[in-house]
Amino acid sequence: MAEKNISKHTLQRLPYYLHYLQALQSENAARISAPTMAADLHLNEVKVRKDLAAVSHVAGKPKTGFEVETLIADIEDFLGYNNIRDVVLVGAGHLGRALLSYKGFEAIGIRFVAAFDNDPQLINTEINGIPVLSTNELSKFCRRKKIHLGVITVPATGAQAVCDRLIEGGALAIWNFAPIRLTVSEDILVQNENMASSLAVLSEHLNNR
Amino acid sequence: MAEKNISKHTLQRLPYYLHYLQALQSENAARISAPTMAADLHLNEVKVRKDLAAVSHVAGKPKTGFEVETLIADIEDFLGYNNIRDVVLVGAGHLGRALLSYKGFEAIGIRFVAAFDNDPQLINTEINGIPVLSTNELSKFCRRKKIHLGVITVPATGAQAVCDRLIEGGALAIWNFAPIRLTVSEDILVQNENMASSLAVLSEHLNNR
DNA sequence: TAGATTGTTAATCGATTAACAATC
DNA sequence: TAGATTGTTAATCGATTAACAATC
Repeated sequence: MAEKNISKHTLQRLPYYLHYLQALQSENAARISAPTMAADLHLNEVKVRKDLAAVSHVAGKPKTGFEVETLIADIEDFLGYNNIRDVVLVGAGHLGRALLSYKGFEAIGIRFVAAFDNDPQLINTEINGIPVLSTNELSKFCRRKKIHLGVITVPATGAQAVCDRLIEGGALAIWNFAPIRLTVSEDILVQNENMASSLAVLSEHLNNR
Repeated sequence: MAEKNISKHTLQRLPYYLHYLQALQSENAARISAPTMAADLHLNEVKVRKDLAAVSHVAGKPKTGFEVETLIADIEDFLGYNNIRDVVLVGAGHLGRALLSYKGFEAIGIRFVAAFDNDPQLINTEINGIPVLSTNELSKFCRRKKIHLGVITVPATGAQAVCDRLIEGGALAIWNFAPIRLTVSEDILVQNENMASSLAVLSEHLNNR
């Protein structure tokens, strides 16, 4: 449990390892070596070994590598896929609704327990079985339900206010889809998800061809 | 035009700068200095200066900084927001439909000209005015319309096949929302967008509190 | 035993940040 | 002129990759 510090990059690779291992398992492979995994995923072999060492509670065996099943269990445990976390989403627009409707979140350990919006037309409706409440109730709701993670899918102009209310309600981490950098205190983690940022990398590549 | 190599991190920050500058402009600010910008965006001041130097075609003036309007124009130019790029999307599920319905893409220089899916129920319908075609026609369509960027929103199992068809059709860059690492040749850029990866960073933070 | 694979220490690489002279 | 800000060179930091002894 008391793992050492794990780099952000390693964390982001873990879901790809997991997916790969699950595919292996469905083909009934029992063991896997880091070099094979590295080749299949187009990653450096030492990188894979270090990543695995960081999350695996058993050492690999020279010559044969790691047990697939154990590795899967360790990664899922590490990522918290086994104890579902309750989260709220603020902003029931196109993107917000898409996230609420996405079936894959339970598999990665999160469940939306409520959505929040300002639009009176939406308040007290449901999206995919999830109740939409007034943003006025956001802090209170989070505090009462002990919500620690909030997803922000409102336009940029409203994002900071929403963020402040989430934190006021006890949130410790924010998943921010608004194209703006939020101001938060040291101990709060903001993970930004910005379409324009990703696209920037793609566009530059295309412009250089 | 023949800019020097720009780091991926710099590229990803550019949209945040742009958004910030546009907000400034709407408040009628004429000039801005790197230190002020850095403070407002919670970034290191040298980082901001280097980023601006990389995209600005005019040097900043000591004491007064940069002209807001010029900076906006330079960043928009650099990111290609002024000449719209035609793209296709494959996989008209929840996420795919959300992206097709999102109004903000034209502002960041891309336009969906067609979506592709295997579901006969969807083929030949429209989503937000965008025609949905059969995946069988993907390569042909891309080649005919000279599409260089494809967005993949199909499940993991189908993603590699879709990727291959896009490249066969002439795509040079792939925006991949499937939770799998795609195999492509050296000259193709894949930008991965993986919910589980982002969430991993958030979960680990929450587990350590 | 021989050899593939492990875990770890050392070298490299790229990005960030600190230090500082040049300039308006 | 004095001082804020610029652009750039050097130092630091963290992540990646190379090298290698240990092990089954």
